[in-house]
Amino acid sequence: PVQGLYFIKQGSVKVAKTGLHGKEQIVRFSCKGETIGHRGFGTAHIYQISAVAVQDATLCNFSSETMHQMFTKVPQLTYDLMTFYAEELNRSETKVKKFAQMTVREKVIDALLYVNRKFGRTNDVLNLQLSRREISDFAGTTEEQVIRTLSTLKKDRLIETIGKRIKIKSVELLRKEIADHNYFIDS
Amino acid sequence: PVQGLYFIKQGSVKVAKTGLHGKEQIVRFSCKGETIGHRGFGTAHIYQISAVAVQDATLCNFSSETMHQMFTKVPQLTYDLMTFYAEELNRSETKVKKFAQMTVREKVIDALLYVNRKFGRTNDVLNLQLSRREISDFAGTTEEQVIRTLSTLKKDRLIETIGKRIKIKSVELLRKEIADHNYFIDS
DNA sequence: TTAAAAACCTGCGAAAAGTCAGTTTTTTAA
DNA sequence: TTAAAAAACTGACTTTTCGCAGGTTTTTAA
Repeated sequence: PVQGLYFIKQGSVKVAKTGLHGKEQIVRFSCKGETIGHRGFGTAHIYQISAVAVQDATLCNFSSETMHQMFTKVPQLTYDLMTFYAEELNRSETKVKKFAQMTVREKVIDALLYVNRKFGRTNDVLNLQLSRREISDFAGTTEEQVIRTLSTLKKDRLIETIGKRIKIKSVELLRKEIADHNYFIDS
Repeated sequence: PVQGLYFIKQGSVKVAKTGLHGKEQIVRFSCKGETIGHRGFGTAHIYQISAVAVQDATLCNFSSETMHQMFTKVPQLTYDLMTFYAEELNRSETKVKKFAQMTVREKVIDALLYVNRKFGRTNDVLNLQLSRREISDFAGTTEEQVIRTLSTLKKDRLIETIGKRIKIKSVELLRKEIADHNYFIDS
């Protein structure tokens, strides 16, 4: 059930919908300064989603009551949250299109670029280390496919892997492969 | 570019993201009483989406300026729109999960049930007639697969087709096939 | 009414993605 | 330090989905 809103003070989490056979779909990652647990505002119903830290995290909880008080006192907050949802919605609908039309390779590349945008990298190594399983849960494919795709991306000299760490050799070349899918950048 | 908000006074439209090779992804259908064209509120940027009537429609346009005036005068409007987006977002993220995990058959069934929920049926015939192509654009597959799936659904005595019209013989049996995917109903 | 266009359907082969079983490597914790 | 567990990897095989080519039916508009 909706338990108000969580503000991420420190760290980051993966937000996922649990599906069939324990297979989960990661719908996004949320970082420091962002909020989670707010999808069901206004409607008191239960909804199916979970969040797990991927980097040690500290969160602040605001109950639904507190939020409602703040909405009446600070109208700007309501507006900002509205625009935030509108943008998230656009992003999510873009993802629906991608899942329907992209190949596994494209989806994995898209996932890597997402992590790069969201978490950045140091010395070209992605700052967030995900397991192959987590990448597959996010990209919408299987663990084995992710492993194979990363392997061919290595052969194509687009990335390098040092254990779990992924080094991106050329963001531009990766982007080029999926260019048609977000000509208008709203991913 | 964002052109304010459109209110659907009469009729209904399909909202789609155009992708590669002219292949479009229908992200939802909007009916009388609902709004479209509002995904990019607050951010002035261009975004990629289009809407086409599927039933003769009349729309009212409210410019961004008008909307902003209304937001300050009627705070409740902002709140209602916020909750609307939050729910749409939940729906969209559920759809992402479905696209990642469902088979073609399940996706087609899910599409039929969506149309049933949204447009209803008379004498068990769906009130909205879509082309096979449109069903595929919504379900996230190809026209041929939709045709084949409808054909097997006919054999399984779950539906009947009279030309373009689709008659659903048992909503319950169809629901049962995709039950695991929305045990918590948020589709 | 009728020709043209659009939509619908079918079979077949190809490609992509997924599954399974087993091995190797890395990480974890006693 | 080292045994156990987890994660990463690989190859062979199966299944699903796709795409093409060609046909039929239905719809549209002159």
